[in-house]
Amino acid sequence: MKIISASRIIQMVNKTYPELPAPGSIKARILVAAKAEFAQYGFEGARMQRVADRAELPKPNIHYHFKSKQQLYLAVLERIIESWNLAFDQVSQESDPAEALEAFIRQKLRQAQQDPGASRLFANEMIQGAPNLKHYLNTSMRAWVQDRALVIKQWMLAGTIGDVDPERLIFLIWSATQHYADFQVQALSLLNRAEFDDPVLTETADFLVAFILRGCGLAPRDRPS
Amino acid sequence: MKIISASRIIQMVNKTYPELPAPGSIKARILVAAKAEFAQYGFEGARMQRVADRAELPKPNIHYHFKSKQQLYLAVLERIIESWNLAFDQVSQESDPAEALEAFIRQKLRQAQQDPGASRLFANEMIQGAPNLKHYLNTSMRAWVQDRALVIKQWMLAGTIGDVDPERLIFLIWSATQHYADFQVQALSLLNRAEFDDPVLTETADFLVAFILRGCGLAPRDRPS
DNA sequence: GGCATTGCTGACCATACGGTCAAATTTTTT
DNA sequence: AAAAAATTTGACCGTATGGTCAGCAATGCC
Repeated sequence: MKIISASRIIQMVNKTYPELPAPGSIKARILVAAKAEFAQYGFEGARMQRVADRAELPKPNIHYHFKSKQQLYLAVLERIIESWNLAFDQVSQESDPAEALEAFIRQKLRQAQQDPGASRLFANEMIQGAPNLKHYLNTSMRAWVQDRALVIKQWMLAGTIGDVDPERLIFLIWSATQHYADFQVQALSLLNRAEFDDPVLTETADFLVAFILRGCGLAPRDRPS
Repeated sequence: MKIISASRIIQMVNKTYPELPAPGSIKARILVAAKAEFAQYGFEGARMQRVADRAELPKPNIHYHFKSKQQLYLAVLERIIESWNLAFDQVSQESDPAEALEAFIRQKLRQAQQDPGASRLFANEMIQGAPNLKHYLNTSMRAWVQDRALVIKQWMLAGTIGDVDPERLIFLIWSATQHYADFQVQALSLLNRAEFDDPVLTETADFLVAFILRGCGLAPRDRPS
């Protein structure tokens, strides 16, 4: 019998798939520009004129596709939430903890490198007290975390992982990885690196995987060929 | 012979002590209000009128004490930087690694609880690309990190700590602790707690200390009486 | 072609923004 | 007590903000 996890069900029920505009379309260009603008300045600090400039469009064109700043912001936010924790979604009791955690860490870090704007926008929303995501936090996201925490607890009971607070382990992985998106200037400056390129990504991922697995009482896993 | 660390010297040379206004004075009230406003909305999103409202003062009064929004922002920022990493400042080769790291983690977390605004304001500045702190990052902060990293490397050579990238260890401690200030709504919601009170602080600190010490290859230290 | 629907944009609007200033008030100095 | 200095504030200014709208251009469809 196929077991559908609580988080899967909630996802299926809740998700009102925002239809993706064709990449390269005007709408897509606006969303890209808006993500960058909102990520850098937050909702209040963002300027519709700057969004227009980034998208190289006249300002009223933005308002033709999105009727207000608020609606544009929500459209961007919605698309970010979807892909947030993908690599930890399908993990179950039967998964290998070390493998699952490693995949999760590496995916989050790759996201931080490839789309730091998404992480920064989310960070801005949280810093402001999540005015647009309070409901999401208290419903689907909480369910997701409790569901994932349950899997980790099952690992603990099975003895395949050490004794750690599952929720706080998830927070630590989030913060440690998103740090390289949100605080990129700081990290690069202090590491004396020019950009967040693949070498930096690999070094960081290797460090985080080794460190966090050790923190979970797991020896860095051998890679069988 | 008393050894003065490089970071101490840099501190002594660099610090142009911003004279603290008497607590309760108008200037202090404005700074408190401004910190909250800038922390929540970032520089561009902050409104001078809201700063005035928070401080319960007419707006021109703000401009009498700080001639521009920019100068007010810098005044707030300056005061935050000072107390940033206090608990790890005095650590040396001779310090006990577990003790030093634990103290550092607990101090950062206490700061996150008692003054989340400071952390959020700093986060906003970094997310925006550190327009006002680029120089600081590339000089005194980099020197501080390299200096602290050196101590950690000496611990590694002495075998009193496992093999970890020192800079990235510092980043992980920063991010894992500041997370509870910057993402407070999220953490509280997902932990199903109403506020960041002392029980939450203690549980979190205990988790982080145990986890990070294990990550460093250190058994959770015994507390000799 | 004809014509309707969709997409685009220059010009504009009311309001809110950071900042100023002169006059009034309080505090300090002599 | 008088003069000087520092502080406070209501009224105001030029500009930038989010948003609108009438009209123009492109596209789709018969």
